[in-house]
Amino acid sequence: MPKLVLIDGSSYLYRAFHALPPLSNAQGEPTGALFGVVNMLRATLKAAPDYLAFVADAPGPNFRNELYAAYKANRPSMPEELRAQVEPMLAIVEALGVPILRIPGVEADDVIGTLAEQAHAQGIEVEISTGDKDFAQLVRPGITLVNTMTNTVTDTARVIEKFGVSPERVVDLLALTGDSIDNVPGVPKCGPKTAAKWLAEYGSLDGVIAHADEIGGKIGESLRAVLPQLPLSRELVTIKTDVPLELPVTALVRRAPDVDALRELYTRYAFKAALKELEAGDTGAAAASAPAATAADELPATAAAPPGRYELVLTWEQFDAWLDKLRVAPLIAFDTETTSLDAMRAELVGLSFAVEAGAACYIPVAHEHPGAPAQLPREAVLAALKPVLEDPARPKLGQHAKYDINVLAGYGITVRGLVHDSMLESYVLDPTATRHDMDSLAKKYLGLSTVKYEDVAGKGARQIGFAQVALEDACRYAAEDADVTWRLHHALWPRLERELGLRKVYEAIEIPLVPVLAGMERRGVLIDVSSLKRQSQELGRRMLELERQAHAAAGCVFNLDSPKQLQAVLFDQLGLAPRLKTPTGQPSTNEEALAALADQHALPRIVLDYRALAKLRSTYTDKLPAMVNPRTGRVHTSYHQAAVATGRLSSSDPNLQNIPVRTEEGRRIRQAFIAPPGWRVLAADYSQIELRIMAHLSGDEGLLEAFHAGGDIHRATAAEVFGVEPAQVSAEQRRAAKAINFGLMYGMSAFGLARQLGIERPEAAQYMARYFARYPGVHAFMEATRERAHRDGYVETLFGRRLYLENLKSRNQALRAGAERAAVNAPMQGTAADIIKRAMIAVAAWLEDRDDAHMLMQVHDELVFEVRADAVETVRAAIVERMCGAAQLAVPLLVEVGVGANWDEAH
DNA sequence: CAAACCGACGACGTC
DNA sequence: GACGTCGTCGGTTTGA
Repeated sequence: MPKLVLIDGSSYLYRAFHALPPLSNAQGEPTGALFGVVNMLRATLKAAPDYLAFVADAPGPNFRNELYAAYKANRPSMPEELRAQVEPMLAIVEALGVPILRIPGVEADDVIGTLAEQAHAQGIEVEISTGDKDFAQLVRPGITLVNTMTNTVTDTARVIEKFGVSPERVVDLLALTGDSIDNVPGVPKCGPKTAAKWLAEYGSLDGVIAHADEIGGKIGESLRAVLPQLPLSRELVTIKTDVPLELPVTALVRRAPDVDALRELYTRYAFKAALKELEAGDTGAAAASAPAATAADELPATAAAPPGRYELVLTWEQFDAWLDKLRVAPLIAFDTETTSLDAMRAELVGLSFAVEAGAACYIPVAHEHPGAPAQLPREAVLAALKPVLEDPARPKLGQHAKYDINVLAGYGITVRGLVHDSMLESYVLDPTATRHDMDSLAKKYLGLSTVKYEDVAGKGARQIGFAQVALEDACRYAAEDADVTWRLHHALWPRLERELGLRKVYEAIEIPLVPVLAGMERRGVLIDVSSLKRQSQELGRRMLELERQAHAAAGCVFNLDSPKQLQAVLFDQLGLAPRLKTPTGQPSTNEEALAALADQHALPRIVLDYRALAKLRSTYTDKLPAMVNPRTGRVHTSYHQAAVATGRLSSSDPNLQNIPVRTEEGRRIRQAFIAPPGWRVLAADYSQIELRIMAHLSGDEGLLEAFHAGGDIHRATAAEVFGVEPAQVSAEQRRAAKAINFGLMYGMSAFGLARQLGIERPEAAQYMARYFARYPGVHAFMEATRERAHRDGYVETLFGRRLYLENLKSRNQALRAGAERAAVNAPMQGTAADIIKRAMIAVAAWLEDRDDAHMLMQVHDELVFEVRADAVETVRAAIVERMCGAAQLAVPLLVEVGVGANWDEAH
């Protein structure tokens, strides 16, 4: 049966653009999308279809825009780097001899739809090469979709599986769900599941419309509200199959390629593999059995390698061969597989290694599913690997290696010589990227789709532990992890290496910090469990009483924990006037809103009191005791090194960085963070570090002088701003000055300041104006930072960490203003983060061979230690010296140290 | 068909 | 401004 392949050009261009790293050629022209499309084409041509066409959108509006003015109005215009690749792409397609179709007035989709219909009618098998799910409506026996990027084929069965409806009903489903990207309106709150359910019940969209009044609930109302526009939505999503075309399908045959033109284009864009193929006389017209090229084919030389020479190591012979490789390898990628995501509770199930792209092994040591073959024993394997893992002269590489280091530490192995971590490479390259996990990075930088944990272990309640995963599956997954880590490093490192500032941040701060954080996590902190349990009971009693009062004040019983019920009681039942709205337009019941209502009714105050206690109990006094590790008797937090865009750490399970401090009840929780008998808690925090950094970065004389003089900085600021002697500053003036200083650090606006101080906005603006008049250097610095951000798209910390800013060019005023505030704030917060990280590294080095003090926690500008009572003075001096010496600024770094029986007392 | 799970939301703790 | 965590709520998925 003859075959027609229809290539959806725009779909591939967009998908390749987003899936591949932003590659460029020697001239700096962007080539990433081009590269993806070329590889796809080469793969397609190798199959030598009888007929084929490359279909792209023609410039100008099409009939859908006439039908509906807002069509695709939400779609961002094509990024410049992508636009620049359109013409070269068409040139290459042309040179390959592939027929190109661009028909004005309709979309590429409609051309494809029409050709598919015509070919199908002539008994030609049709394959639509696309990544766009909307084409599912065309599928039937003889018409299938192929996505060469994910290597998936969609036939009728797959459509039903994926959408829950047959292909003929796909347009009905799309009309119901709508498409926010193309701005096709649908039924609000109606997703694919609901739409499929309705269609199953009423047969079709017309059936659903006819029975709209039978559908209950909120969603029924939504449906009825949009009923009139549903037929239009269906028309918008329906791909046309009757576009007038001049050429018959049978005219769509490939011409002879223009080899000279191809050579020039491939050379210009540095497509080496394609060029090689061309010179070998293989222009893609060869046998259909040739293997398809993958997108990873030609990425940075070292990242490219055929997938999957993964060895499952079950014998000592195999193990010894790998051990020999590890001993001579210039770089070892390693990864561990365990029974738990919590490194402190995890048991080692296997290890994987890679020493070159594509060649990796998995050494299972504790799989125990039925029928699992004998494996090398864990203890013996670890004993053999220990010298390599602990040797600082053997360079190692991981992805989120802190986890693996902690797991191995549980078996008495101290990993040394960690020189690279692909997660941190990604983080330093772009800390604003939301994800730095391996799967995302593999997709982004390698164009690879990795085996997911869920693929081998299942998901949800039926998920099994890794020890129960069959060895072949485990090997596929685990060895790939090491392999991908290796490839990622080789894709990322060249980018990092040439940016000197970033490279220094990475090598001198982030990488050395890994073992320090690992040590703090493993050490954990001692908690007074019985005290917290008593507090829970006490809080519970008081909450019960407040709950009783609240119900009495409301005149009815309701759930105090439910903002929704509270809102109904306050604004519907009691008739109070709502003051603020939540982002979704509901009347807000947040602290500010309730405080404003407190003089009108007793209930708001009671709720506020209740909430303060409920937060403490649910988040802290109940949870912390449950997080004590039974083996160590201590609480082990996790620090996230690649989570915050400014370079700060975050912490979770538990989050130690938001333990209460402001209220008396809150401080009682800090009192439960204790030291063992004979030990003390020592807390050292940087005083006003961000303002000091502002003074340094801006060079503002007034601010520098204030810090050199010492004393109360807020009082000094108030004296300047209000033009009085420091001694004459009123409490109110100091409060205002403090709010301005605070606002400066968090990039607050006049609006935010007014809200903070409870004053009118013009007055707040006036305060800020006076502040800037007194500290002109600060103002100039902020202006200059904003300008740089606009010019470069990023700002930098003192140590060269680069922080990219989204939204700076946004047409949305609020978003843009937010980005500008972030631009000013980021260098301060980021520099502070750099400084404390440097301090941690220095302190940890000093503590390394001591057994009388341990670093336990980091809370942004504070470090917490436990110190043996007899060593307190020595340790205090050493810590202060290293913290103060972590940076040389134009103002001194001041560190305040407290010592006590618990964390609260240490302040 | 109820229980378990999931994601969005509103709220709030810290720096 | 950032972050992580809590409980609720409406929805979907799962499994007895």
